[in-house]
Amino acid sequence: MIVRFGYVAMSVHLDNASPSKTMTMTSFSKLADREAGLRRLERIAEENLHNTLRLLKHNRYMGIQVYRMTSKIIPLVTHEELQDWDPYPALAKAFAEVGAFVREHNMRVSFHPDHFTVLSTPREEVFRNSVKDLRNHVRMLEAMGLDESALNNIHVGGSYGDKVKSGKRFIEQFRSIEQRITERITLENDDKTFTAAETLSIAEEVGVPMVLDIHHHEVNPGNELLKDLWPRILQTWDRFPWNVKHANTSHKLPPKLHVSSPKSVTDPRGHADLIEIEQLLRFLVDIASVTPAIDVMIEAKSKDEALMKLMDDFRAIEASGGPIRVIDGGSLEVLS
DNA sequence: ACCTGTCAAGTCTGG
DNA sequence: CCAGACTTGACAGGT
Repeated sequence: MIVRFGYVAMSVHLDNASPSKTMTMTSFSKLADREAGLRRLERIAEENLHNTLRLLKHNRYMGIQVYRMTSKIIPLVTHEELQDWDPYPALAKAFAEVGAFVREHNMRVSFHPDHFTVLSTPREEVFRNSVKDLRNHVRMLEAMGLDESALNNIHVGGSYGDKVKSGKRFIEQFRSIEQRITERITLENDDKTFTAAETLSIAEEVGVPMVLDIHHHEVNPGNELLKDLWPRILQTWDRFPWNVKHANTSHKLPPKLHVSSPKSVTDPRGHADLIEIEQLLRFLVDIASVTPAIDVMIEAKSKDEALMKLMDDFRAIEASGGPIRVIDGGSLEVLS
């Protein structure tokens, strides 16, 4: 099984490379010249795209092929008061440049819209805004020229006192959204409400791939065992008809795993600086024989530093005769 | 240079 | 019905 690792949004190794610089609505409103303000927002977005590209180049240098981009690339883009503003023409070149680099180096990039995107909501306005936010994420991926293997990962949402009813509402509302958006969605189990089994059933029902978060599963496990769910989770990725280049061979889009470690005993849901390797290693070894390839998103406070430390730990396991063969700075093979 | 409150957005709990 | 917690990087405004 080939495993590629990725991290989220920013690097602790690159200085002045924030891909999520912003401007608050409060300060935008204070500007006398609205048009000049919009140009300034576009400049910030351009800078964020430039830093995204810098991060991708850093990743390439490190051997890291998987990366989650920040949702905050274009400040205020979905804000109610700026709906007459279309920043995309001005950003076309910057977006295209990022996308070209991703394609050229066979990278896998994704977005994870914030927790304000909730498709299970009973509030019509919240649902509308959620679709608007998703549409913007799709538009960014399209502006990058990335095909439908570049995905937006979301959670099912709140339970509103009746989880079964909310799950049904998610499915119903999901089906009312245009295909251009839904074909780019993946669903992830969360740490409070929808367990892996519940998320999986909904993902199967609407036909989207499921992203498994093993830390969320640990703090919100439900009754199912992961090893029982895994074959079904794997199947949700079967619908991808296209191939992606992957470690010099061609595969379907590999399934995705999210990994983080509990911050502390008192805050088990919080994310620690680094990754404890034990649980992850056990899981990878468990699934290796039935899983040709998987991409693992590291969600640790120390970002790419946590990824590198984890690779060091894998090298130590390889050196002591464990079933690991490290390929480069961001990928390895689990022998089965 | 550093500190503190605030930010576009949602949900849940407790009062 | 409303305030605060949750959680996060970065702005904004202060010292």
